[in-house]
Amino acid sequence: MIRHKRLADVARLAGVHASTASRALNPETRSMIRPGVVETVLAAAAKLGYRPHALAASLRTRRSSTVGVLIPDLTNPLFAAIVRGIEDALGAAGYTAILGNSDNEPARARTMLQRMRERRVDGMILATAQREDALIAECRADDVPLVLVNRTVDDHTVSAVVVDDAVGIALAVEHLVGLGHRAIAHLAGPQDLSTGRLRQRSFARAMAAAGLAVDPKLVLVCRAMTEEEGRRQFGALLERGRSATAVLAGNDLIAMGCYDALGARGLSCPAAMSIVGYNDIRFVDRLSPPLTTVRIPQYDMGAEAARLLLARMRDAAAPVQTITLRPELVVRGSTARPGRPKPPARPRKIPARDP
Amino acid sequence: MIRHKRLADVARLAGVHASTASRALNPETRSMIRPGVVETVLAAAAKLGYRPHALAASLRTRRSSTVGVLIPDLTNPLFAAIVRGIEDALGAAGYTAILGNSDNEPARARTMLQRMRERRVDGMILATAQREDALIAECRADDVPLVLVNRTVDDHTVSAVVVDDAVGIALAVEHLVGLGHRAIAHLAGPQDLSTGRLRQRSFARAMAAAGLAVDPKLVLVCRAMTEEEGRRQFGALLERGRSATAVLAGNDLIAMGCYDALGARGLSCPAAMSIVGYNDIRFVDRLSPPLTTVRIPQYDMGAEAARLLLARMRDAAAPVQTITLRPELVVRGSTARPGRPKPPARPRKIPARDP
DNA sequence: ATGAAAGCGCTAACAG
DNA sequence: CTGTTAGCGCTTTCAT
Repeated sequence: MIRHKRLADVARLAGVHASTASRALNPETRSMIRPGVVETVLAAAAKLGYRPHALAASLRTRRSSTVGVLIPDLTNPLFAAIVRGIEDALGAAGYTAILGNSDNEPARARTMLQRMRERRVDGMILATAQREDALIAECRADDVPLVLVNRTVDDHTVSAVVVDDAVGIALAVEHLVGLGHRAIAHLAGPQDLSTGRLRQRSFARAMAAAGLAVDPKLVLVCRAMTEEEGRRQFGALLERGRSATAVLAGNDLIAMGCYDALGARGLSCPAAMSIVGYNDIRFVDRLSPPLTTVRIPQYDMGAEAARLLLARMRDAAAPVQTITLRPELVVRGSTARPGRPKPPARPRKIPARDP
Repeated sequence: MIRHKRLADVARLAGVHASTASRALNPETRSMIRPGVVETVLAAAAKLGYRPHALAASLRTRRSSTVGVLIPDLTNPLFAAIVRGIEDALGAAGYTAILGNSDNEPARARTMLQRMRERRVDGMILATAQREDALIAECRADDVPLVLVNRTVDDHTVSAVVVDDAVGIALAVEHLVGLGHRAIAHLAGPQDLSTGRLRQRSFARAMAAAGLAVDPKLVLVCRAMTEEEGRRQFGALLERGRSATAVLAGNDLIAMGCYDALGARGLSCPAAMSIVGYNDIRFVDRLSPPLTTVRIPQYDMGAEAARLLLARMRDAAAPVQTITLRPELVVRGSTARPGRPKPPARPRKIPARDP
């Protein structure tokens, strides 16, 4: 590794003291240096290709311009999109993200948080929140600037960017009811996650609002938001005798599992069963049939979370704030009237993901 | 943010000097401290919840235990998978990754590299390599430990982990030829990328090996490895009159664009046209029809790249090395005999992605 | 407006 | 084996 230039090198070339060079280089303090000297220093820095040593600066200023981002799994397109939003917004403000995949294992999450704190991150963004989360409690106790994204905690004591799942689920249920469905199943996500829980409660409310009874046998709780769990639970439901005509899945991956369970039994969607997902992750518009789902602003959620954190890091007194973004329903081919399936017109326009 | 404990605090509590505490805490130097003292120090550290200040340590040791990772775009499942491989392997060795999305813009890539170097990354992993890459030339000149992944450079002067595209493309062509295709189109990726270029050349070779002529009109070069470009180019090819019975796409996203172009013209795959992709990114097994594609070990490529870099960072004299991983063909529903389409059996097992 | 000097928290060279 | 000392490269008082 090549020998890096130091501030002292720039100062020497410019014929000034290191502290003067420092002030000239830093836009915040530049005003206290005579314009001519600033020019000289800038020229010297440019000539030497000087790059400040961020670690040394951080040690001195006690600010690393770095934030830790904890997510369950980067290969889940939902989190990939959220992370891009975070990184873009953070990057625009001169901050750098350090990523960690928890794989939904609290122990892993704790290890990664530990490591991030050793790197002295200025704040944290967590997409891993459980409704009651020991790790988050610790962060709060330690006064780490913190923002949650997508999922939140029960006691709303920490800033978060979430989606209005009550609205999202209501849109989905109304759509199904509008098509004529009355026996609607729900494959809920884990109940220790705010999303899993809130979507399930919203499902119950939306059904009630439509004047429909929720058959408890038609509400199954998945142990994870995965295709595998969707396949397993929906398979079990189908084995018990098909009494629903539609299913609202806790998220898109669970919905894909429903596709599988249906296919494995020679049933087809939407003829035998309508399926609605949640999130509108990339590529679900290309499933067979294209998935009707609730679209959430994934990238924007990440970007908003970053902005919220930036505000909090600048001002330690910034208030706790929950930003709730609106979802929208995207109707595609996986939903149809019950019993009387509409045959999919073959050469048909695939609805675009982005309008 | 809570006041962090320093090494001096631990030392005081343990009744030793800070440097002794340092040595006791560091496994590398622990042997030079009397076992009893080590115990005392460890206990003191545990009691105080001491966490070392990684930045201060880095400043002193001139090693940040951090590596920069530059990719085109995290929301492309190929790179998400590669990054997970990188982060897992790096994390296991106590290293942390700093991520940057270039969006295929050299200027952005340069900015992010700059920022990473200011953070004094110990090395870089690039998934953004162009065949001739100014940024990489700079890194080499500055002696930054460097490993490329997926794509490589023309002059093989830098370590890389890639896939044997000659084999991958040959498998794909042989598969199509075996089905009876003779007029095979190729939607090549950008020719300034090693993957785009090598796959195109391998296509020509494989066709020749099969005794088939490549019709130059059936080879189109996409300006990017995207659905949009695939749609555009394949659309143009179809407009010119359909003379091919199969198309080999430069990657899976381009293949998806082919699906779109076909669908928009009321044609269906594989009846009207067989399509083969490349990479086997997540979810292509769920397309309609499921995509026949060349599977590459995405996660492992990332992990291998990380290991290569770790070796190089430990030993500056480690040799330049190219690791070439073997791809395999995954036959699904998007390929069939030409002219005589096999009707897809409806309730059929969807081939799993992971065997 | 600029220079001198101190120090962020740690580790490594040098003593003893 | 352990303590002393110095210094990584920067920013920020404090002087002038």
